[in-house]
Amino acid sequence: MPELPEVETIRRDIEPFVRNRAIKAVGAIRAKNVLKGIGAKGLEKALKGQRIERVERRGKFLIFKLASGNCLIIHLGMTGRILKAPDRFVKVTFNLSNGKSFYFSDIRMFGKVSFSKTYPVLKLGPEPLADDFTPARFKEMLKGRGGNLKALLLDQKFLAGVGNIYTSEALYLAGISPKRRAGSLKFAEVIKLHKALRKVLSEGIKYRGTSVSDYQDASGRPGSYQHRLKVYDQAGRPCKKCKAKIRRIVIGQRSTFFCPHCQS
DNA sequence: ACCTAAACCTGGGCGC
DNA sequence: TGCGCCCAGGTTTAGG
Repeated sequence: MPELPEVETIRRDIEPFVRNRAIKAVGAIRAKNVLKGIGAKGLEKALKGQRIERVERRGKFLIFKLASGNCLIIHLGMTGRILKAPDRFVKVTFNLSNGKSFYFSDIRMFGKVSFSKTYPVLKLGPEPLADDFTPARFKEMLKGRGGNLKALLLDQKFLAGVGNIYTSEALYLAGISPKRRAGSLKFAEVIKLHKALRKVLSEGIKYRGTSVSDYQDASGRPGSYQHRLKVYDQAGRPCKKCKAKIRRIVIGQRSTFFCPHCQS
């Protein structure tokens, strides 16, 4: 479910709720698949009494930085949520020193909760919205890559945080076919794609994420970017620019949407 | 490097 | 109502 804009929305929601609160207790319900490298008891022991200093995001990861330097790391997988009030899919409960709690909820249990004594070293590509992700750098990254462009954009080691919705949207905005070889882009196309990626991700954040099925913010509310999608989940609908039918194909086992007329 | 398929899971929607 | 199938914002692993 959640890509960079959804995770960032959640980060912004939850940080003021947890900042400078200590974790008083941790509860787990059928959370075995979700707790990575640590049991429920171990997690509670590791976190108990620790004050949350800030919440950061790196790619699709949330990093709860504790005053001790330890970190609570959460990846939301496909259906993970961070909530200020529980729903029926809660897997881990975090009780705070002010009497409030926040919750990790996950229907499909592809999400992961883990603990690290130090700030985690995540094997991720650049942050697409950071200043150091420049068109020149993007060009270098793409150079010599013979594989499929869309599949590469989804590779978190290549670029962090971009997922299946925003990839299709960015390629549409840039007028580039998802079927292209990554290394075949002309510099003008690299610039267009760079700009498009930043635009769709920024707008995704602005509209608080895309809720096509399970995504909710920390208050349990949907985002609104689903109303602004141009191609994702729009198969058969007319292209906004040329009226051609939006097509769905599969690339790397993932649904891919594009306009066969506007994208080449 | 690059590609494919399968696996990890649950739930919702749809056709019959 | 119910069953069976297909689909899903992600990632990893195995094998070619």
